[in-house]
Amino acid sequence: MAAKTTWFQTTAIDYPNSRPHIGTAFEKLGADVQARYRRMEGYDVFFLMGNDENTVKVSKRAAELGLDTQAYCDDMARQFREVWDALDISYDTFVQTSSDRHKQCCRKFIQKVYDNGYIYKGNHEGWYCPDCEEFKSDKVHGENAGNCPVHKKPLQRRSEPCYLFKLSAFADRLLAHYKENPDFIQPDSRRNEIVSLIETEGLRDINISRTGEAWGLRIPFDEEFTIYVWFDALLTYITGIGYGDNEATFRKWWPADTHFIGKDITRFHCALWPAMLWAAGEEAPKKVFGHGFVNFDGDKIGKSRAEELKKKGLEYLLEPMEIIRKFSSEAFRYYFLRECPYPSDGELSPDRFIDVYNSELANNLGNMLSREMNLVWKNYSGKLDGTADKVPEAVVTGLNLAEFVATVRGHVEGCRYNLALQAIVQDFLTPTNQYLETNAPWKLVKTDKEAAKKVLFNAVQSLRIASILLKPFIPRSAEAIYTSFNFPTPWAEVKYADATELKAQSEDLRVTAVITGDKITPLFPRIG
RNA sequence: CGCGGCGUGGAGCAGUCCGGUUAGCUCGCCAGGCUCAUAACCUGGAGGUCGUAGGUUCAAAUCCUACCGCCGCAACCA
Repeated sequence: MAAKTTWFQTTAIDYPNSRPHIGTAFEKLGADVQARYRRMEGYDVFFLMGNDENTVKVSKRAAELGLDTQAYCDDMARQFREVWDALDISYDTFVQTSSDRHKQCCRKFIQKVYDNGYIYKGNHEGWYCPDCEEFKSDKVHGENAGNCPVHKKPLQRRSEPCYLFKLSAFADRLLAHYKENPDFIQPDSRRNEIVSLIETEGLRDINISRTGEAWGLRIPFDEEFTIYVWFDALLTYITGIGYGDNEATFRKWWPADTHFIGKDITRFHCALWPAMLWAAGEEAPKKVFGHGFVNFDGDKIGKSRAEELKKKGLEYLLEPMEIIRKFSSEAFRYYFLRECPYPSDGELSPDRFIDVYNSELANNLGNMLSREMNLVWKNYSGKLDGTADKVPEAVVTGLNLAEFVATVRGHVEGCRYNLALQAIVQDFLTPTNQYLETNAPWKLVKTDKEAAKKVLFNAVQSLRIASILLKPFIPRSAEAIYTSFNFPTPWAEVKYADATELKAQSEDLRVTAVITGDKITPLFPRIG
């Protein structure tokens, strides 16, 4: 048997100086849908996530709390994973950059780049604040009349030895790479941004070392220095699959199929990262996808808005776990995937959240399951005798199932999740409700029980198809729907291809869901 | 002239790349139908000069130009 096609994807790794928020959750969700979809389609998937811990901010935060930095990082990693698990993010590995393994592997990479001649010693000159113990940008210097915005003291011009990475040497190769691989940066708007940035501003060599830090990763050839966080963070993507200590697994997965990242860090992933890899003699990743942000009232949701949200009684919006608890992880997933376009920005609105949930999950999908199951249950004791080996008829007239599935598939692969869900609801579920209305099996059953049975047999297929298509989006609910009937293919094995045609099954169609009492418990109870 | 995005009925969006059916969808509102279902479902209706002004064209929300307004980013904020 031929080896399965591999699919290696990552999300950005997060700073654990505060708990995960809606924005970081949004990123993981979009990546999760892709991972789940690829697994369904038979790919051998490896999904990497992690935390970016080797930064001064993290050690400062730990110090503020009076904690050992490592202990702090480990606890934050636990908290992050708790949220990702609650959201059913199906990652395969979670890298902590403070781990010894990651550091050792990084050092090998850095040494290699150094040996290849792409790292050299120089001087870094800039505006330094002794109290912050860090350099400030020219912009900050200019905007604050030469003072530190935090300490309100004059910034000092300072020059210190440092190591620089020859990023400038890769400008032409990067531009050529973008041109030859139009899909390397997605969506297109992000690519245009990077191309024009490099074409107009060019690339400068960057300082990749820091001095005087106790926390961080030592540069292998000069232990006095620690490495610039980005140079270490990006390496997670390869140390997590064995770079430096497991050549076989590294070769199996690299190059990455997609790095999912926020649009703000596109340049690091599209310019610095490929250059680093090339400098070490490795291939660039196949694709970088810069997703959009989630806003609230037009602005990003951050700590800075905590007070404002608290006044409105909406502080729970800052905490993904609270939203999950208040509603459910499936509702959380559905809202962001349906309402916020992954490639561009979206909006989080509590009212809209309830709106989307009620109209699409409760009233449409959930209610359809209830009514169909109930009709089969009450009128046919849960079993449609004689339907074995019968091919169901199409319910949605004018819809070519194969084309429809191809459309949804295209949206999923292009990360246009909102459009995929829109198509499923509008072009498939709503017409199924119309079909039921037109054929009124609840009325027909009184005059022609066989004809009504046929209508139900056909209509139930819509639940099968919809649940398959929805599997990457709302895995738990989709499974609940699918396993409510005795559809032949085991849930774990269904593929999008199974949704492309109406086929006969060897057994009579019957309800397999456990029904207690005489009322079916709603899958998505209305909220609000 | 730093880069980029947005402006479509009360609200939120799709459509714009590759101009062309009565400008589509969700919510809300009004009227009706149905009653199997989660007060759900279905049908119909009111409501839009598609930011403004020009231009190209037989035809423009869609292409071109200018302008107005809003918003992000600018090298450790997803």
